[in-house]
Amino acid sequence: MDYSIENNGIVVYETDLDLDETLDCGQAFRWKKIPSDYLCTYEGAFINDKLRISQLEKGKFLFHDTDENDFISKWIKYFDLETDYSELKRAFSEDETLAKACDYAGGIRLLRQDSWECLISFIISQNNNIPRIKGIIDRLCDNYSGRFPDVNELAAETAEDLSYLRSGFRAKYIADAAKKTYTGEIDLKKVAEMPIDEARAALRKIKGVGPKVAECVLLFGMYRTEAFPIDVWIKRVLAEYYPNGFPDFAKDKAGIAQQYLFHYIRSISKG
DNA sequence: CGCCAGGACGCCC
DNA sequence: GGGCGTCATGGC
Repeated sequence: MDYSIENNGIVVYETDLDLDETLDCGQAFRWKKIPSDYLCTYEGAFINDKLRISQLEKGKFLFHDTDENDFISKWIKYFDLETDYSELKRAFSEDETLAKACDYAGGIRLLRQDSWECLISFIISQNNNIPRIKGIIDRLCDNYSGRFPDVNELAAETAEDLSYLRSGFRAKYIADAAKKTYTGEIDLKKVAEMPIDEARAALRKIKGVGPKVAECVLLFGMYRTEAFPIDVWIKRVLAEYYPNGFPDFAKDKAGIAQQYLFHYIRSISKG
Protein backbone atom coordinates (compact mmCIF):
# COMPACT_ATOMS: atom_id res chain seq x y z
CA MET A 1 0.00 0.00 0.00
CA ASP A 2 1.19 3.46 -0.90
CA TYR A 3 -0.49 6.81 -0.41
CA SER A 4 -0.16 10.47 -1.17
CA ILE A 5 -1.52 13.54 0.60
CA GLU A 6 -3.74 15.71 -1.58
CA ASN A 7 -5.68 18.82 -0.69
CA ASN A 8 -9.02 16.99 -0.90
CA GLY A 9 -7.89 14.00 1.16
CA ILE A 10 -5.62 10.98 0.99
CA VAL A 11 -5.13 9.05 -2.24
CA VAL A 12 -4.34 5.40 -1.66
CA TYR A 13 -2.84 2.90 -4.06
CA GLU A 14 -3.75 -0.67 -3.18
CA THR A 15 -4.53 -3.25 -5.82
CA ASP A 16 -5.91 -5.81 -3.36
CA LEU A 17 -8.84 -3.63 -2.39
CA ASP A 18 -12.15 -3.29 -4.18
CA LEU A 19 -14.76 -1.12 -2.50
CA ASP A 20 -17.86 -2.84 -3.87
CA GLU A 21 -16.51 -6.25 -2.93
CA THR A 22 -15.40 -5.16 0.54
CA LEU A 23 -18.17 -2.83 1.65
CA ASP A 24 -21.10 -4.72 0.18
CA CYS A 25 -20.30 -8.36 0.89
CA GLY A 26 -22.24 -8.87 4.10
CA GLN A 27 -19.50 -8.19 6.63
CA ALA A 28 -20.58 -4.58 7.31
CA PHE A 29 -24.08 -3.18 6.95
CA ARG A 30 -23.73 0.58 7.39
CA TRP A 31 -21.82 1.63 4.26
CA LYS A 32 -24.04 3.37 1.75
CA LYS A 33 -23.28 3.66 -1.91
CA ILE A 34 -23.87 7.20 -3.10
CA PRO A 35 -23.95 8.59 -6.63
CA SER A 36 -20.69 10.10 -7.85
CA ASP A 37 -18.54 10.59 -10.91
CA TYR A 38 -16.07 8.01 -9.60
CA LEU A 39 -16.17 4.23 -10.09
CA CYS A 40 -18.07 4.12 -6.82
CA THR A 41 -18.40 6.13 -3.63
CA TYR A 42 -19.46 5.04 -0.16
CA GLU A 43 -20.31 6.83 3.04
CA GLY A 44 -20.00 5.13 6.38
CA ALA A 45 -18.27 5.23 9.72
CA PHE A 46 -16.06 3.47 12.19
CA ILE A 47 -17.58 4.12 15.63
CA ASN A 48 -17.98 7.92 15.56
CA ASP A 49 -15.62 8.68 12.70
CA LYS A 50 -17.43 9.21 9.45
CA LEU A 51 -15.81 8.68 6.09
CA ARG A 52 -16.58 9.22 2.44
CA ILE A 53 -14.43 7.06 0.22
CA SER A 54 -14.26 6.67 -3.55
CA GLN A 55 -12.70 4.17 -5.87
CA LEU A 56 -11.13 6.30 -8.60
CA GLU A 57 -9.97 3.40 -10.70
CA LYS A 58 -8.75 -0.15 -10.13
CA GLY A 59 -6.28 0.02 -7.26
CA LYS A 60 -6.71 3.76 -6.59
CA PHE A 61 -8.85 5.31 -3.87
CA LEU A 62 -9.69 8.69 -2.39
CA PHE A 63 -10.35 9.05 1.33
CA HIS A 64 -12.27 12.33 1.15
CA ASP A 65 -11.39 15.21 3.48
CA THR A 66 -9.09 13.02 5.53
CA ASP A 67 -5.79 14.21 7.01
CA GLU A 68 -2.73 12.05 7.40
CA ASN A 69 -3.23 11.73 11.16
CA ASP A 70 -6.70 10.26 10.87
CA PHE A 71 -5.67 8.11 7.95
CA ILE A 72 -2.83 6.53 9.89
CA SER A 73 -4.57 6.26 13.25
CA LYS A 74 -7.94 5.06 11.99
CA TRP A 75 -8.43 4.11 8.36
CA ILE A 76 -5.27 2.13 7.68
CA LYS A 77 -6.34 -0.07 10.51
CA TYR A 78 -10.04 -0.27 9.61
CA PHE A 79 -9.35 -1.29 6.01
CA ASP A 80 -6.56 -3.62 7.16
CA LEU A 81 -4.16 -1.88 4.79
CA GLU A 82 -1.06 -3.11 6.57
CA THR A 83 -1.85 -6.74 5.75
CA ASP A 84 -0.41 -8.09 2.51
CA TYR A 85 -3.41 -9.69 0.82
CA SER A 86 -1.41 -10.61 -2.29
CA GLU A 87 0.75 -12.84 -0.13
CA LEU A 88 -2.33 -14.23 1.57
CA LYS A 89 -4.07 -15.04 -1.70
CA ARG A 90 -0.91 -16.61 -3.08
CA ALA A 91 -0.89 -18.97 -0.12
CA PHE A 92 -4.62 -19.71 -0.47
CA SER A 93 -4.24 -20.46 -4.16
CA GLU A 94 -2.45 -23.68 -3.31
CA ASP A 95 -6.03 -24.95 -3.04
CA GLU A 96 -7.92 -25.20 -6.29
CA THR A 97 -11.28 -23.92 -5.07
CA LEU A 98 -9.74 -21.10 -3.07
CA ALA A 99 -7.70 -20.11 -6.09
CA LYS A 100 -10.91 -19.64 -8.07
CA ALA A 101 -12.58 -17.78 -5.23
CA CYS A 102 -9.63 -15.40 -4.84
CA ASP A 103 -9.61 -14.88 -8.56
CA TYR A 104 -13.30 -14.08 -8.59
CA ALA A 105 -13.41 -11.54 -5.75
CA GLY A 106 -9.80 -10.80 -4.83
CA GLY A 107 -10.63 -7.28 -3.71
CA ILE A 108 -12.31 -8.33 -0.50
CA ARG A 109 -10.51 -7.32 2.68
CA LEU A 110 -11.43 -8.19 6.24
CA LEU A 111 -12.53 -4.94 7.88
CA ARG A 112 -11.44 -4.37 11.47
CA GLN A 113 -14.82 -3.34 12.78
CA ASP A 114 -16.02 -2.40 16.23
CA SER A 115 -16.89 -5.44 18.34
CA TRP A 116 -19.96 -3.86 19.96
CA GLU A 117 -21.49 -2.82 16.66
CA CYS A 118 -20.74 -6.24 15.21
CA LEU A 119 -22.33 -8.03 18.12
CA ILE A 120 -25.61 -6.17 17.68
CA SER A 121 -25.46 -6.27 13.88
CA PHE A 122 -24.97 -10.02 13.66
CA ILE A 123 -27.63 -10.72 16.25
CA ILE A 124 -29.91 -8.82 13.88
CA SER A 125 -28.58 -10.81 10.93
CA GLN A 126 -29.91 -14.17 12.10
CA ASN A 127 -32.54 -15.74 9.83
CA ASN A 128 -32.68 -12.47 7.94
CA ASN A 129 -31.67 -11.13 4.55
CA ILE A 130 -29.06 -8.46 3.92
CA PRO A 131 -31.39 -5.67 2.69
CA ARG A 132 -33.58 -6.04 5.76
CA ILE A 133 -30.59 -6.25 8.10
CA LYS A 134 -29.45 -2.92 6.69
CA GLY A 135 -32.93 -1.48 7.15
CA ILE A 136 -33.10 -2.45 10.81
CA ILE A 137 -29.65 -1.04 11.53
CA ASP A 138 -30.61 2.13 9.65
CA ARG A 139 -33.64 2.60 11.87
CA LEU A 140 -31.48 2.00 14.93
CA CYS A 141 -28.92 4.61 13.90
CA ASP A 142 -31.59 7.07 12.78
CA ASN A 143 -32.86 6.99 16.35
CA TYR A 144 -29.41 8.15 17.49
CA SER A 145 -28.84 11.02 15.05
CA GLY A 146 -27.25 8.78 12.44
CA ARG A 147 -24.62 7.10 14.59
CA PHE A 148 -24.55 3.66 16.15
CA PRO A 149 -25.74 3.79 19.78
CA ASP A 150 -23.16 3.08 22.46
CA VAL A 151 -23.60 0.46 25.15
CA ASN A 152 -25.15 2.79 27.75
CA GLU A 153 -27.72 4.10 25.32
CA LEU A 154 -28.86 0.74 24.05
CA ALA A 155 -28.86 -0.80 27.53
CA ALA A 156 -31.46 1.80 28.50
CA GLU A 157 -33.90 0.40 25.93
CA THR A 158 -36.12 -2.58 26.69
CA ALA A 159 -37.15 -5.06 24.01
CA GLU A 160 -40.51 -3.25 23.85
CA ASP A 161 -38.75 0.10 23.41
CA LEU A 162 -37.03 -1.39 20.38
CA SER A 163 -40.27 -2.07 18.52
CA TYR A 164 -39.47 0.82 16.16
CA LEU A 165 -36.75 -1.39 14.68
CA ARG A 166 -39.32 -3.95 13.51
CA SER A 167 -36.65 -6.55 14.20
CA GLY A 168 -39.16 -9.15 15.33
CA PHE A 169 -38.00 -11.82 17.77
CA ARG A 170 -34.48 -10.36 17.72
CA ALA A 171 -35.41 -7.37 19.88
CA LYS A 172 -35.15 -9.38 23.10
CA TYR A 173 -31.75 -10.65 22.00
CA ILE A 174 -30.51 -7.11 21.34
CA ALA A 175 -31.74 -6.05 24.77
CA ASP A 176 -29.97 -8.97 26.43
CA ALA A 177 -26.70 -8.27 24.61
CA ALA A 178 -26.85 -4.61 25.64
CA LYS A 179 -27.66 -5.46 29.23
CA LYS A 180 -24.88 -8.03 29.61
CA THR A 181 -22.37 -5.70 28.00
CA TYR A 182 -23.48 -2.78 30.15
CA THR A 183 -23.28 -4.68 33.44
CA GLY A 184 -19.91 -6.14 32.54
CA GLU A 185 -21.27 -9.68 32.52
CA ILE A 186 -19.51 -9.83 29.19
CA ASP A 187 -16.46 -7.70 28.41
CA LEU A 188 -15.94 -7.56 24.66
CA LYS A 189 -12.38 -6.25 24.96
CA LYS A 190 -11.43 -9.21 27.12
CA VAL A 191 -13.31 -11.67 24.91
CA ALA A 192 -11.27 -10.45 21.95
CA GLU A 193 -8.09 -11.57 23.71
CA MET A 194 -9.36 -14.92 24.98
CA PRO A 195 -8.41 -18.31 23.56
CA ILE A 196 -10.86 -18.93 20.75
CA ASP A 197 -13.04 -21.58 22.42
CA GLU A 198 -13.26 -19.55 25.62
CA ALA A 199 -14.25 -16.51 23.56
CA ARG A 200 -16.92 -18.52 21.75
CA ALA A 201 -18.39 -19.73 25.03
CA ALA A 202 -18.41 -16.23 26.51
CA LEU A 203 -20.26 -14.78 23.52
CA ARG A 204 -22.79 -17.58 23.50
CA LYS A 205 -23.94 -16.68 27.00
CA ILE A 206 -25.83 -13.86 25.31
CA LYS A 207 -29.34 -14.85 24.29
CA GLY A 208 -29.60 -15.10 20.54
CA VAL A 209 -25.88 -15.69 20.05
CA GLY A 210 -25.33 -19.18 18.69
CA PRO A 211 -22.41 -20.67 16.78
CA LYS A 212 -22.85 -18.64 13.61
CA VAL A 213 -23.28 -15.22 15.24
CA ALA A 214 -20.40 -15.89 17.65
CA GLU A 215 -18.07 -16.70 14.74
CA CYS A 216 -19.15 -13.53 12.92
CA VAL A 217 -18.48 -11.36 15.96
CA LEU A 218 -15.07 -12.98 16.42
CA LEU A 219 -14.14 -12.62 12.77
CA PHE A 220 -15.62 -9.27 11.80
CA GLY A 221 -15.57 -7.47 15.15
CA MET A 222 -12.42 -8.87 16.74
CA TYR A 223 -10.25 -9.75 13.76
CA ARG A 224 -9.99 -13.34 14.87
CA THR A 225 -9.07 -14.69 11.45
CA GLU A 226 -9.27 -18.31 12.61
CA ALA A 227 -13.01 -17.89 13.23
CA PHE A 228 -15.04 -19.56 10.49
CA PRO A 229 -18.75 -18.67 10.25
CA ILE A 230 -20.75 -21.47 8.66
CA ASP A 231 -24.02 -20.44 7.04
CA VAL A 232 -26.05 -22.20 4.36
CA TRP A 233 -23.69 -21.02 1.62
CA ILE A 234 -20.48 -22.11 3.31
CA LYS A 235 -22.16 -25.39 4.21
CA ARG A 236 -22.67 -25.87 0.50
CA VAL A 237 -19.00 -25.09 -0.20
CA LEU A 238 -17.80 -27.52 2.45
CA ALA A 239 -20.06 -30.31 1.22
CA GLU A 240 -19.21 -29.80 -2.42
CA TYR A 241 -15.50 -28.93 -2.39
CA TYR A 242 -14.15 -29.99 1.01
CA PRO A 243 -15.73 -33.35 1.90
CA ASN A 244 -12.55 -34.20 3.86
CA GLY A 245 -12.45 -30.92 5.74
CA PHE A 246 -10.99 -27.49 5.19
CA PRO A 247 -7.24 -27.54 4.34
CA ASP A 248 -4.97 -27.21 7.38
CA PHE A 249 -2.60 -24.72 5.82
CA ALA A 250 -5.36 -22.11 5.63
CA LYS A 251 -6.86 -22.64 9.06
CA ASP A 252 -5.35 -19.69 10.92
CA LYS A 253 -6.77 -17.41 8.20
CA ALA A 254 -9.86 -19.52 7.51
CA GLY A 255 -12.17 -16.58 8.18
CA ILE A 256 -10.62 -14.54 5.38
CA ALA A 257 -10.75 -17.54 3.05
CA GLN A 258 -14.38 -17.90 4.04
CA GLN A 259 -15.07 -14.39 2.76
CA TYR A 260 -13.76 -15.19 -0.70
CA LEU A 261 -15.61 -18.51 -0.76
CA PHE A 262 -18.90 -16.95 0.37
CA HIS A 263 -18.81 -14.42 -2.45
CA TYR A 264 -17.70 -17.01 -4.97
CA ILE A 265 -20.36 -19.67 -4.26
CA ARG A 266 -23.11 -17.07 -4.31
CA SER A 267 -21.98 -15.83 -7.70
CA ILE A 268 -22.00 -19.37 -9.07
CA SER A 269 -25.53 -20.00 -7.80
CA LYS A 270 -26.81 -16.79 -9.33
CA GLY A 271 -25.44 -18.07 -12.62
C1' DC B 1 -48.99 -15.80 -3.13
C1' DG B 2 -45.22 -18.91 -0.97
C1' DC B 3 -40.46 -19.36 -0.14
C1' DC B 4 -36.51 -17.84 2.02
C1' DA B 5 -33.21 -15.10 4.63
C1' DG B 6 -25.07 -14.78 6.57
C1' DG B 7 -29.95 -18.84 13.02
C1' DA B 8 -31.11 -19.74 17.71
C1' DC B 9 -34.19 -21.47 21.14
C1' DG B 10 -37.02 -24.81 23.47
C1' DC B 11 -38.60 -29.06 23.65
C1' DC B 12 -38.58 -33.75 22.37
C1' DC B 13 -36.54 -38.21 22.30
C1' DG C 1 -26.36 -35.22 21.51
C1' DG C 2 -29.23 -34.72 17.17
C1' DG C 3 -33.89 -33.55 15.05
C1' DC C 4 -37.67 -30.38 14.50
C1' DG C 5 -41.22 -26.74 15.04
C1' DT C 6 -41.25 -21.99 16.11
C1' DC C 7 -39.96 -17.37 16.15
C1' DA C 8 -41.26 -11.62 13.28
C1' DT C 9 -40.64 -9.37 9.30
C1' DG C 10 -40.34 -8.37 4.71
C1' DG C 11 -37.40 -9.09 0.20
C1' DC C 12 -38.06 -11.45 -3.88
